[in-house]
Amino acid sequence: MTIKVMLADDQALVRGALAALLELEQDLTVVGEVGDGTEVVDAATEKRPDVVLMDVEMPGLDGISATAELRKALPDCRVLIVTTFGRPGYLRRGLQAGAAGFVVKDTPARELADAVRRVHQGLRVVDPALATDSLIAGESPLTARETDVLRAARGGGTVADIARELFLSEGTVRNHLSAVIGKTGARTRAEAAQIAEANGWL
Amino acid sequence: MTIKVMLADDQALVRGALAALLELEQDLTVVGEVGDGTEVVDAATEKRPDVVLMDVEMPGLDGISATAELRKALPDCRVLIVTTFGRPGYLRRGLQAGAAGFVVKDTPARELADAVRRVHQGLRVVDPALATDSLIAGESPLTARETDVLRAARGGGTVADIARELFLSEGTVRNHLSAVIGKTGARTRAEAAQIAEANGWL
DNA sequence: GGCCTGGCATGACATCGGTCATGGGTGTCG
DNA sequence: CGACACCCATGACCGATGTCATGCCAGGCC
Repeated sequence: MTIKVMLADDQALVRGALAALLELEQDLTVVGEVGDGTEVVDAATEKRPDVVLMDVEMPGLDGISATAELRKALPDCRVLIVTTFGRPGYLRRGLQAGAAGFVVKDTPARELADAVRRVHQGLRVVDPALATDSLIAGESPLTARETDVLRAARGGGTVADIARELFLSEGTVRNHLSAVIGKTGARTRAEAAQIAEANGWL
Repeated sequence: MTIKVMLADDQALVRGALAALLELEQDLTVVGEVGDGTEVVDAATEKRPDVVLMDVEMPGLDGISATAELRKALPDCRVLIVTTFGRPGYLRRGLQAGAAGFVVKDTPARELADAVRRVHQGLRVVDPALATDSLIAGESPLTARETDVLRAARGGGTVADIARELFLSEGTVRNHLSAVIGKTGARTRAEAAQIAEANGWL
């Protein structure tokens, strides 16, 4: 009984390469590929994969939101998140969204097929080093609004730009940014944005 | 006559997957893999590949510098740069460093083997869309020192931090940043850093 | 109902940041 | 040599930014 796998990754070359890698295993077969988060649910509904390999960084819908959507539409379809960045927040949010496993792209290639099999069996697969990081880093200390403001601040615009973008007063934006800087332990908004990004809080 | 290929990419999973993809072709064989730019020359000297697939973003030595080193040590060994980001500056600097081809990771997987073959035949392989971008963007307008300062500014530190890091006076740092902001058409240093990064000037 | 948290706002203050003028030192090129 | 480009620095100006105090309102919780 072969396991049907679908790939969701925005880089076509990586997608094709992963397909080649998995097709080497007799018990695995790749039944579909998508390069956009919005296409995941449709393609999975049509192709009926047992496991979806999901990248986090994707155009359209990000992999975590796509995971949540997919779990709602097809609860029997398991998700293994395979991503470039081992951000603690990604792991946490991914699992909360219903992912069964979480693997970073610098794990050895030979372990991927095993991870797919484990996930298919209903087991959880999580990089141990990342799991401890996630425990240490904890959840995001930022409120929803603070996250919005910081996300908007990433672009490098001025306070006025951010205020216009979010329909807030400049003073409010400054207050939120001040709170964010305090919570992250940073000394400028840019530093705060970097810290938050490294932790997967954005 | 099979073409011997070596892979240089920091993500083990991608490396393994690309290997699987290329091994599907009868005329290609993967003779080595490295995950660090500093290992490229040593590994190539030992394995004698015909073509090296080189990622730009790597720990140790970046792919462009590694390309230059490799061309110096083994002039017969051709380099095909395969990277995530199609930054115009990467293309330009890669070709100047002696790369024979430049492919981004969202090109279709089936085209990779052909690109390797072309490069092996001594032809140049360049993504056409990227080539025009590179022409439009032109070379980096930043002086060496301005580039240093902007690179240091990326971290989000204050002017004082940057000045300390580069052993400059604060006023000088501000002047350089002001020049950078002017040249990039940005309105803050953060914006300037983003623009420069998107163009591969850092 | 009280109590707390979070979003939003205002105003005031000190500091930081970006701009400009100016000058001295280097090296290169015609 | 003179012209030019780049690096480094100083000082002054003003707008932007980060901090703080204070207030109002909505929603959740005991």
